[in-house]
Amino acid sequence: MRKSMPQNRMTIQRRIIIEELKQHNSHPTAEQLYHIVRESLPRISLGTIYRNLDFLSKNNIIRKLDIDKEQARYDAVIKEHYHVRCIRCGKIGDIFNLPKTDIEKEVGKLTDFVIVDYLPEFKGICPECINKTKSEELKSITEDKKENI
Amino acid sequence: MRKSMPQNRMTIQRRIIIEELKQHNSHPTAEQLYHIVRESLPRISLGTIYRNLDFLSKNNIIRKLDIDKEQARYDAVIKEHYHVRCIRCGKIGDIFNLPKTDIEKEVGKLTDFVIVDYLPEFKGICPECINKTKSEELKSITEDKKENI
DNA sequence: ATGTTTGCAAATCATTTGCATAGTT
DNA sequence: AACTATGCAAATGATTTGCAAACAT
Repeated sequence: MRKSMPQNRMTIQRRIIIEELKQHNSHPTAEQLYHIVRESLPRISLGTIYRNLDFLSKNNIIRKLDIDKEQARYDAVIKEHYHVRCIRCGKIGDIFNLPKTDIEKEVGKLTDFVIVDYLPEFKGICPECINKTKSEELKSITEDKKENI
Repeated sequence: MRKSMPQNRMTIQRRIIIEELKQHNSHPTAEQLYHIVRESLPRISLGTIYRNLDFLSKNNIIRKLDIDKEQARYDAVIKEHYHVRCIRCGKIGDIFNLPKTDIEKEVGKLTDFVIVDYLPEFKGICPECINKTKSEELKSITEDKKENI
């Protein structure tokens, strides 16, 4: 059963946070969203941003992304999709429609854990950073990973 | 070309940190390793632990794992493998010999990023926690993920 | 009226860093 | 001797929390 919209209070702060997050598909950090929201609500505090982002992700209204080790990022798109992080500038891109595989079943055979979730993440170079990169350099980057055992 | 053992100094601290990490395949945090190492080197500081773990992972002698959002974990096993994190107790298990796929190529078609790395992580329930769990409950857990759109 | 949420400031917690001293090569 | 690493303590930075006042239902 799907969780329903929570019975909790829709404050102006909460409403604007949701609206701005829907407007900004760039997977902003709490701090970035704080600056965005302050343009309409100059007195909002960072604590309120954090409390609401936490509340909203726990209620499946938004998604919290752990793709960046330093700062959490937030995404208003709930539909299943995955993310690429640019190794140059940190920008996060979306990956929709990843083909289904039986990887969880496969992994279940390789461990004594019961697998309940699969979280693929990708690293890459975004279009803007590709343009700044010399082509030979780019070639060596994509081959780097074969270096490890 | 493989990076060679760095030219830097092999202090007692660094040697013991490597030894203890090899001894403890449990993917310890810096803090846990600090307590372990303190049994042979009571005056070692946490800063030294961090500095060495950082140095060693940058030189490909150990691996730093980002699987736990709160604290980094470290692994002396360099050979390619992946990890499952127990959603109950946090324990981290290893997954060796994951079948190769062309997922990076597939993902490349779904985004305008150039993909350079694929980092699959898994969540699961470890054997000890499975034993503590009623079987109907376990069944519902493995079906939970189908709930989302 | 009642329980939630807010703004603010202080607290927390993992990790990093500055510095003088000690250790390695 | 020359340079790198250590111990210690203080700094950092993201996130969390306590509290009294403001707000939503």
